[in-house]
Amino acid sequence: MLSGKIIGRLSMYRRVLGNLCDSKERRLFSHELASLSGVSAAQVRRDIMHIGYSGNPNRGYDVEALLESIGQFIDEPGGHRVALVGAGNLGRAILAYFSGRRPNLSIEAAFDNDPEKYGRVILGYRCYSIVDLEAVISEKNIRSAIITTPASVTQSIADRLVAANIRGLLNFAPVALRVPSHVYVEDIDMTTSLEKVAYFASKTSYTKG
Amino acid sequence: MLSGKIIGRLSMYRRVLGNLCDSKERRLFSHELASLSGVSAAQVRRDIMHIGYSGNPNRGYDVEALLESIGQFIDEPGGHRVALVGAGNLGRAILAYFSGRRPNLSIEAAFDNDPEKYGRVILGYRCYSIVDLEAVISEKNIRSAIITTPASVTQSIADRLVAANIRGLLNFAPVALRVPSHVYVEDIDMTTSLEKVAYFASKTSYTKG
DNA sequence: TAGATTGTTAATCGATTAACAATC
DNA sequence: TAGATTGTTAATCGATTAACAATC
Repeated sequence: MLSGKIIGRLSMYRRVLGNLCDSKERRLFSHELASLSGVSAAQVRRDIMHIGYSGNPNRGYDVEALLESIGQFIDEPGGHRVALVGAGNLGRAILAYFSGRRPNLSIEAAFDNDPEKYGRVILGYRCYSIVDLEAVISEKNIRSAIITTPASVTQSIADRLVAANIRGLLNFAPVALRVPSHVYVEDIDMTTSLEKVAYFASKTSYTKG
Repeated sequence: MLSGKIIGRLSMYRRVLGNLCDSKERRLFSHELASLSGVSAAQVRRDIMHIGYSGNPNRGYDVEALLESIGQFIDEPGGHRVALVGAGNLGRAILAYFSGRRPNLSIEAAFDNDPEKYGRVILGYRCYSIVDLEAVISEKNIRSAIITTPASVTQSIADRLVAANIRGLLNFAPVALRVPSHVYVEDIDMTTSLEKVAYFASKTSYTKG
């Protein structure tokens, strides 16, 4: 069974390898990639084995070829088109963040229900009325969506996205979405993450006195 | 051993319970909380048992009392003070996002190295020069930090934060931070999350033809 | 060759699920 | 009581770590 964790690690390896490639590194060992990725060396070797690439004992892995293999394993041929729903503070920060970050992932449209926002171009991305969600997604052949709407409307937005044939959701709203099993949901819950940090930060300071 | 996962689930339960409390619900069953949280009912029961609260067969859990128990388990008495390092697009969105969201977590300072940003009040939060990082953290007794700096400077910022006695980091930069074991790090890697969504979205569409 | 690394299996670990007696 | 739920243990599952033969 294919786990989301390996995709996450491969994504991280690719970023590390991309930096190495830029600085003209040609080869590296599993323990080097492990150290730069915060993963164990054995895990790195297993992951690389998994995508069908082979290294060379005593010479390690070819940076460029490994990068290529990871791309072939992860990337959708022809690129993957994404929509952003909710062009508030967080949504706009995400638009800025993803600008040109992954060539294979392109944000094709933003949506909002605020007339002040739709009908304009925000940070280089066209913003549409939420009314046109289904039409634009279909027309532009968008397959995934980033949701940054208020919690109260998130489930209904997700329902509409699923009906519009979206297959993956990146959900920033603090809501447990109900979607059919063929739709993949990844949650980013910033409040929960910060609460975890605060919890463990206070515990370690307690144990230290 | 205490896992981060249970804290994440407790945080989610608390949010769900808070909404129920607002709408005057007094009691609920494990399977109800489970359904609203996207967790199994047995998991909910185990977690609640873990924090030392007891329900009542056939009457379930008291919403308000459970909320109180979770707070006692998670929250640091006196509140937990947090800094934000990097007041760019993402940092400012986070400031806006956390405004008043968790009463027990307060952002006490923002930092940036851009003279256009520091020395001002941004979205209600005082922004300081990165030069004053150590002094302000010590003075305000800040224990955790949110990092939204560019990847290239993130490790050196983390080193300074650790030296300034920070015990927890919420890291948005795509970098595997090296910190001492007494410092807790939670990573939010939006690029990796979106790549996972895109990967599984394209796979499910493949299997459907 | 000698030595460090890769590919791959076995052992361990932890978390989740399943199950059920105790309870109101 | 009858029936649904809670508290709690046993069984399962999967992921990670440890280990080592094969390899250059």
